[in-house]
Amino acid sequence: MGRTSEAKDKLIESAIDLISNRSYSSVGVQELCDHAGVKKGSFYHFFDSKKELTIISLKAMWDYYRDNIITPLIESDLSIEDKFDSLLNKSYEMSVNSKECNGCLSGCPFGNLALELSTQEEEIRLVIENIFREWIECFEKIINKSVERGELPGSTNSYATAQSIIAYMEGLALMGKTFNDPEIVKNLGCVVRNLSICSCEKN
Amino acid sequence: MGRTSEAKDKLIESAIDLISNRSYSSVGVQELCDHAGVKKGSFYHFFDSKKELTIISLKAMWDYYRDNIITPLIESDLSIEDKFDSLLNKSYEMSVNSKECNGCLSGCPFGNLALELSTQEEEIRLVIENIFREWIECFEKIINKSVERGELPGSTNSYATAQSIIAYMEGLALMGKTFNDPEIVKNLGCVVRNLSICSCEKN
DNA sequence: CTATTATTTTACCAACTGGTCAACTAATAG
DNA sequence: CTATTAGTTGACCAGTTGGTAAAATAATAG
Repeated sequence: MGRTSEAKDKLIESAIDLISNRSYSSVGVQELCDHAGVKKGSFYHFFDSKKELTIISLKAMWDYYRDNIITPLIESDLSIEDKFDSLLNKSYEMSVNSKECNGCLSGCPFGNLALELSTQEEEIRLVIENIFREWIECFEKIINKSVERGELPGSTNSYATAQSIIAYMEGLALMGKTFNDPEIVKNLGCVVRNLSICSCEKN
Repeated sequence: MGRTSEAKDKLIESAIDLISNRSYSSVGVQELCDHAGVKKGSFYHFFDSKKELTIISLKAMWDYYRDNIITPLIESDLSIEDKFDSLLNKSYEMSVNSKECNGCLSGCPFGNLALELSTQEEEIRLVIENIFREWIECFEKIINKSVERGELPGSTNSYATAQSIIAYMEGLALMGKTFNDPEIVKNLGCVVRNLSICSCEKN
């Protein structure tokens, strides 16, 4: 049934590479194609639009992050502090790496596109909203497990706490990127402990 | 000495209006001019580039926010909780207003541009970095005052605490914008109290 | 009333934007 | 060997981008 191709995957990889490190509107279809070694006609053979490729890339990034970073942590037996420490440390490592490779912190690809496009591209906003929802649910599981274990009080509002922690992590990524300094991610990370320990109670 | 003009101020206002609610790259020089009722030639008579206008607009926004929202609070006699509550409430009100007027939350203009441009426009990144620095210093003053009053322990690391609170506020703005829901800003705001109470100690 | 200075206007530019299309080529199924 | 299907190619499009340059027009200082 016709010939096969790697163009689609290469374009997704290129989108992840380029858009994560810059922005949606600064990366053109042409550059995406050049980076992937593909002609523009092929681009539009596989994707309806730049927006569609971006949405597919966002989902691919989230799937990777969830399956390789978050899920293993949920299933581990670490204390809740150690779990979030591990997550924060991953953020720090990625910041250091980003600075080494590109000279600057690229930050969180979901947060980046959320702020760039939420007021203009409703479809993309919705995709990111759903990613954040799933992310919150993952953290909720971690927190609930911790409540069951007696590490956190039964009065803990696990959804709000999860949401707060993600908000704070996004804030950290933003500050790190703005100051172009991975150490901010590290130094301010310790505060997450307070968020999970004394944060939101049910009402 | 030649004639006078309102074009410059109108362009700055337009930039604040349009770029805050959308993004840097989605607002063109032409649209800026149309919105201000000014011809493109006039734009380049007053500004070297779109980037320069953006930087001037960012500084104007910060000056306004500092002088009208933050400074009065520093000088007030409210408790530290009430001060940050007041600030968070302002964020909430602005979110509600933004949603009513534009159908969506525009978020924090500094955070928005920081994430959109930090990896590409070093000059703009630096301007925003400096705004955040000043912002942190303002919060530091609030926290120091609170330490002097005995509300917070002497071991409080006021710089790191200030930085954490701003990071969290930026995270809130990001989540609110992504979910397009002002209530997130309200509901998650209470957590700031924990950041200022039990957060970073000196080391 | 004139010279000077500040502002406005118009027409223009090359480069680039996302996207289209029809012809072409390669692989596979029958 | 042929038909069919899948993927590739390059030329093309209208609209827009940030930015330029020179002529025209006000306003004011002397």
